[in-house]
Amino acid sequence: MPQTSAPRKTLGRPPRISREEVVTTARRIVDAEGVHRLTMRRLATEIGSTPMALYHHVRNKEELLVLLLDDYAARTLHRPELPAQPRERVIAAAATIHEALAACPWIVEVLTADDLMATSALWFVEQIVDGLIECGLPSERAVHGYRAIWYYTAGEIVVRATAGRRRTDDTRPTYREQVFTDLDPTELPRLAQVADHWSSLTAEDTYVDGLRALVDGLLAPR
Amino acid sequence: MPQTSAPRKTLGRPPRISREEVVTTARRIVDAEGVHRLTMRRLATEIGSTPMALYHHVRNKEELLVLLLDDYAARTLHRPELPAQPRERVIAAAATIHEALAACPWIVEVLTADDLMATSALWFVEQIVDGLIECGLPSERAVHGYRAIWYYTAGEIVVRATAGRRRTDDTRPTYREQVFTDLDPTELPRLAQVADHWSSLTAEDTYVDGLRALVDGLLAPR
DNA sequence: ACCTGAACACCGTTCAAGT
DNA sequence: ACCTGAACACCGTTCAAGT
Repeated sequence: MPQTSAPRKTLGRPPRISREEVVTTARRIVDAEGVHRLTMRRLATEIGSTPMALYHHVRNKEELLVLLLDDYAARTLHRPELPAQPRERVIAAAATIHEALAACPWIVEVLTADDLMATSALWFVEQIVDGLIECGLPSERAVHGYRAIWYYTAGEIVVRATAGRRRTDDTRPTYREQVFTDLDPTELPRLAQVADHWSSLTAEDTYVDGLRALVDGLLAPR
Repeated sequence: MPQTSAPRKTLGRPPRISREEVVTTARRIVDAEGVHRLTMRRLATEIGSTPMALYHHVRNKEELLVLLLDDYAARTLHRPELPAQPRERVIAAAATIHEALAACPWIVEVLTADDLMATSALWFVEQIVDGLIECGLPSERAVHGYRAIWYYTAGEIVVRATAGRRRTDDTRPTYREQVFTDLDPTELPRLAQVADHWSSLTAEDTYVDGLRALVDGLLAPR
């Protein structure tokens, strides 16, 4: 009988850096200076190695970003007590995902670089689909409903992150502000009417209100 | 009396390229090869000039992208006949914007690089806000309603564009496919139940269905 | 006023070689 | 097996000078 469970004989030189170290260091850079400062070269220097060493631990930069998202979700997306009432469970599950994403502005780059399907987020997807089914939707409509909720949520994150990015580095009026001051009230009367309040209205966080409306609409008969 | 409307004496050498030519050439590159192939250097070569000449006509690359979006909206976003019934007008206006964006996959880069407020899109915003007000919403809630619709629409575009980008260059299973085959049916029963249909369900275009649900929910009493 | 050339300070990734 | 050095083929933008 050949010897079993012998430690696999590892040929060649032993690893000096690990995939985990790569991801952890990448996270530190992103948290401290933003995702745009994460480059393979910078990461290599930070880790005390060369750019090419990284490619033995991650396939390329895109994979690194996905790993980063997974890592972030696993650390911060904890399962809360959800309401028993199914409609409220849908709301709460979506709001929890939304909250985690909103606290993580660099996520937008990854959202648009891969579909968001971190393993740790699946439980929330389950809760949403299940809640919609319990409310009486057939399973296909529940999946479509989940998609609509995801579109709404991802859109809110992307639009807000973008608006936030603009504000920091520039004092001149944004394109939108310019557009609103140049508004022709005979052609666009409603917009002219609300122009003064537009900025403060859009600054309000109405994510959950919109979410409730969407879920109500999804669950309404017909 | 000093002479009026004399052509302003233009000192220095006459321009050889115009802002319009810059934008038009940029559009040609983007349409033909995608937004990731649009670089200042490439654009300069295409236009028969040097990178730095461009900076006399656009402030920087980001401004160029915004100009490109404006140009696209002005050319393709024509005002359709909208239904008289206000709720249907809201739906139709949002669906028209959505259609224009969906036909233009490079838009995602710009969506996440600046807020979308092309002048030619304002008329649609007006229609949506006005429709919601006519349906009985106070103007603040109408603005919030428009925001929710915009989140949903932008999210749909971003998520779909991303999913589409994945498929072209790679034959190995996506991360999502992997996740769904590895699903534990005791932990995530609903997802396991729909796992086989997930891909085809998400491939369906349910934008308008979700939009109707959202608008219904926004207009429902309470 | 407009355009050019050279330079600055970077990128992600491949390839061939070293240990 | 893992890591290194050098190179490839690029970026956006600034600066100083030319016409």
